[in-house]
Amino acid sequence: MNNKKTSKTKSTRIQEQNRQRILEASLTVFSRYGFRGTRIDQIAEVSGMSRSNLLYYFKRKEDIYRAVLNEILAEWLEPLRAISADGDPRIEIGAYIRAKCKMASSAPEASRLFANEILQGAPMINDILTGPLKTLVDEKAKVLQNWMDKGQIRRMSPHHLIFAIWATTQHYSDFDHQIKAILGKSITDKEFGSEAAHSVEDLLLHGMLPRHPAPNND
Amino acid sequence: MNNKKTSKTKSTRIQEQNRQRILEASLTVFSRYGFRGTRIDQIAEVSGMSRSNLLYYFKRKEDIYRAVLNEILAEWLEPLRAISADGDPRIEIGAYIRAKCKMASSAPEASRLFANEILQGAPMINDILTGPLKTLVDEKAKVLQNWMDKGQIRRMSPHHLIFAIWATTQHYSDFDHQIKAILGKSITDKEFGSEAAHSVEDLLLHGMLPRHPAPNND
DNA sequence: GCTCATCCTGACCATATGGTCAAGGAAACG
DNA sequence: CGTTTCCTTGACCATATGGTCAGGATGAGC
Repeated sequence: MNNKKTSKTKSTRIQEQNRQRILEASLTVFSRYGFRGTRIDQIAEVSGMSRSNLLYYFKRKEDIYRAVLNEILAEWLEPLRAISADGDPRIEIGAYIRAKCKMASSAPEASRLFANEILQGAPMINDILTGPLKTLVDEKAKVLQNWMDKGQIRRMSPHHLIFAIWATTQHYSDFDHQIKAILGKSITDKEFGSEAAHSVEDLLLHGMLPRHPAPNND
Repeated sequence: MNNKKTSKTKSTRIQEQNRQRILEASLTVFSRYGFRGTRIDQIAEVSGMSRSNLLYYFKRKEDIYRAVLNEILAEWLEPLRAISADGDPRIEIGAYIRAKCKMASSAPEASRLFANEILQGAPMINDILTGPLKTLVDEKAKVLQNWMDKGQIRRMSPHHLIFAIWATTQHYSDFDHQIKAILGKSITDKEFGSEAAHSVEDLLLHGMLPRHPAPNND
């Protein structure tokens, strides 16, 4: 009675496992073809599951899409959130860049899914972009601004600086195919991953640090 | 008899005009939803043309896609091609960045179409990526390398430098929607366009120029 | 081994979608 | 005006696709 469907607390092992399998397959397919370009059959095939069974776990294609999107959104923003106003900008921003590069390397599909969603006009997550994301970005922009005011990093538009970091790091996952065509190396390749990370960090940090070392101690 | 269909030399005004109308509409739709996510009906609607008529001009969806893709590819690479080994790196690279920003601002859909194609694994243009594009990029990488050897710009991976330029500039068109959500401004907005261009150029040039002005004359 | 809830399947359906075709209309051209 | 070519359309078709459903299989608790 009371355990009929009070809530989804009782998830069978099978349920847990199959949902996960579906979400993983979905990430692969959605990240490549976007929401509209993805066919349920593909997800079923990749997840090694009959389509009927897949639809037993997620009633609608959109449900799968939202589930996988939500799953990655939180962790996607975590590194930015971690930037501390009290830290040294070199350290903080360096760590942020490295974290983003690592994500691009270890979870390129998540990045691509996000890119696809934005390209399509962010129909599912527009409220998140204009809400929590904007809030977070504005907040961190203030942190950057503060560092600029103190002369610790060069004066520039903090928002554009954040965009530049996003752009350069995510480029390696989103355009992995292009880079593979040109260099024959993929961001998922461990060595190339750290090479890219180093390169991006070097270029951006050098670009944002003052020519004359910041007039503070350290 | 002999003019039956010797070649497509004789394109009627109507033909010319309608093909153009279709290509424009296609760019809009394909850039948003990618090849698979795009429905012919959408293109027909956007181009204000019946679907049957549209299919009179392009027999297959893929034909439209390839046509519009080819149309943008050449001009997309032109700015990179224009980088001259004989020029001053500051001038050359600065001009390149500005050109890319201008394209992001004036033709964001082209950029997004390209992004979509890459995301989907570049099924239609892989040969171009591994062929002409790779050749061009490698060539320009050598130019950059040369500037580095002469101490005119900092020593770093030339390929990664090119990627960084691509990433930062195209980010404004590809992620226009996200930026709009955060800043309320679009790259298509004239003022914001030049603001972004200035910001990118400043950050990247500063990042790649040596701290101590190049030890050459000029 | 029995029972019940969960899990899985194949058949089925409505609609969407890419694409064809024959025939009516509009231009071009004499 | 007549005719020939080009342009446009709506009807039509095969298949793809998202989604439903009843019933069988399987596993968990007894």
